[in-house]
Amino acid sequence: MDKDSQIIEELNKLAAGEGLTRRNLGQQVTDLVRKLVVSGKLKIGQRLVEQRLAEGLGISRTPVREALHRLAQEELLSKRTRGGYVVRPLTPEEVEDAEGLRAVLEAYAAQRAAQRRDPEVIREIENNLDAFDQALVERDEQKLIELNSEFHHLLHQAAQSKLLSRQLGDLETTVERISRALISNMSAGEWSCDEHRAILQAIKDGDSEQAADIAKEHVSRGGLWIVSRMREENLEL
Amino acid sequence: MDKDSQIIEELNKLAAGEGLTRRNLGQQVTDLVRKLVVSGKLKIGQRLVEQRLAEGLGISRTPVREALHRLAQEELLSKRTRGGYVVRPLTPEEVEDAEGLRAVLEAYAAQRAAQRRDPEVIREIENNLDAFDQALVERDEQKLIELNSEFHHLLHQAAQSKLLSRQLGDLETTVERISRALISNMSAGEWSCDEHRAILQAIKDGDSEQAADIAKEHVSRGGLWIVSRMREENLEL
DNA sequence: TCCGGGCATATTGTACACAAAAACCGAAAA
DNA sequence: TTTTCGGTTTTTGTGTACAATATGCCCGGA
Repeated sequence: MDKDSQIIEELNKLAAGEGLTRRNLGQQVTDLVRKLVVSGKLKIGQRLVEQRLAEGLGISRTPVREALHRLAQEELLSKRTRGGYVVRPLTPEEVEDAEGLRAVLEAYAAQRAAQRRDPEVIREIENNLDAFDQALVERDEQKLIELNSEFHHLLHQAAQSKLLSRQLGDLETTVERISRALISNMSAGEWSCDEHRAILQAIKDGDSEQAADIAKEHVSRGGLWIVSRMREENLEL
Repeated sequence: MDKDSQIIEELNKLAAGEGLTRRNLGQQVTDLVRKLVVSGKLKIGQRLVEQRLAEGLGISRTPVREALHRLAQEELLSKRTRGGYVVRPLTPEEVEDAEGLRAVLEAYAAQRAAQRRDPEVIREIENNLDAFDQALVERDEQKLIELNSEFHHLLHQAAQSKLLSRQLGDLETTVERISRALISNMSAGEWSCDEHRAILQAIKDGDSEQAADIAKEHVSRGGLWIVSRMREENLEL
């Protein structure tokens, strides 16, 4: 198949670039493929077959098999009945589901962060927001995306709950797949860190309820925006 | 080693009992080992080595390897630096963490259930509670445990969120490992389904906030009980 | 022309063998 | 007696071959 060949070429290049070492190949392949899916280089519905990937990467089926299994468990891929895996499509309903749950979890994270009120963390978040303001002035979209992501990561860390971080991380791959595709449509003017600042303020005040409420509202708003965009454009990505 | 031999014997018996079929061995082994860990038949710190398990089950290393990888990802097992896996110990801190998160998620589940107010689901929950009452009269502890678990499952289903069910499921294996060990210490008199009834009532009323509050309180109370018991008994299980 | 059965093929599942890395044990020397 | 070095053993990582299964296609018959 033509399409497959292209993918294999792509993988070959990337494999060379990544410089796979001979240990922990399974993990490396997992990370590589996950990155390709999240970044959109592997498109929805793209078929993945153990043998072909293995050939493309110049390794044997064993580590590839391991990687595909893991990614299927993460629901990034799904098994096709007639062999092979496909990059799993996301419906607006699923994204809505994910964003709803994420709102709850982020609220919990904010609540815990406010209860802890760790000065070190607060300082880091402040730095993040300052950088955000600057990127806003500079209209540096790439940086905005990055800093937005960083803000949420800091919040997760601040909550000091391994399980919470883990579950938010799981949701993140889903959300990121989506937002990568849509967020570039967003005019730079729509960005704002007012809500981020409000969350930080609540954390500083140790007002955990307030922090949770704002965080939940913030994520919900973003989620609604993304879902409505998906529906508008009748998109499955 | 003596201990290992015992385990292998055990596995051999179970394998015979389960009657492993020759397809999907990886999945079957995963489920088998998970069951053994959750039910406590494999004790904390028990070492698991691919080769030995494979021999014990009369299969090759490949499916065993797959299973152990999966279970390690679920954090039921952890890799030892010097080879082999061990059944991961749970500290009171981790259980506290898990229960805190579960409280949040169960609250969200209750909230969504109340928003949906599906009459079919309500009926099923009512049946569950009636059965609970009866088991209470009969002092049937095993049944109480089972029905309690069922109640929560019904609630998860009622929320109609695949992701939520999944994340609650992940937490459940952790929680179940603990509660199995402690819950038998609980005098039958301590059981009650008053809170369950209150949750159901809120769902019937469509009062999602109320449902969430009660559910959260309910789970938190249970979590605190378990954690304090663990600390009292200086237990790692 | 349409339907059914059998064969070819594509793909995963399983077993096994070899290699590499890390830990353990013992011996020898300081 | 202690420490270090080297060999041995244990265990996972990887490659490869074979088996089983499901699917799709082709051919023959109605």
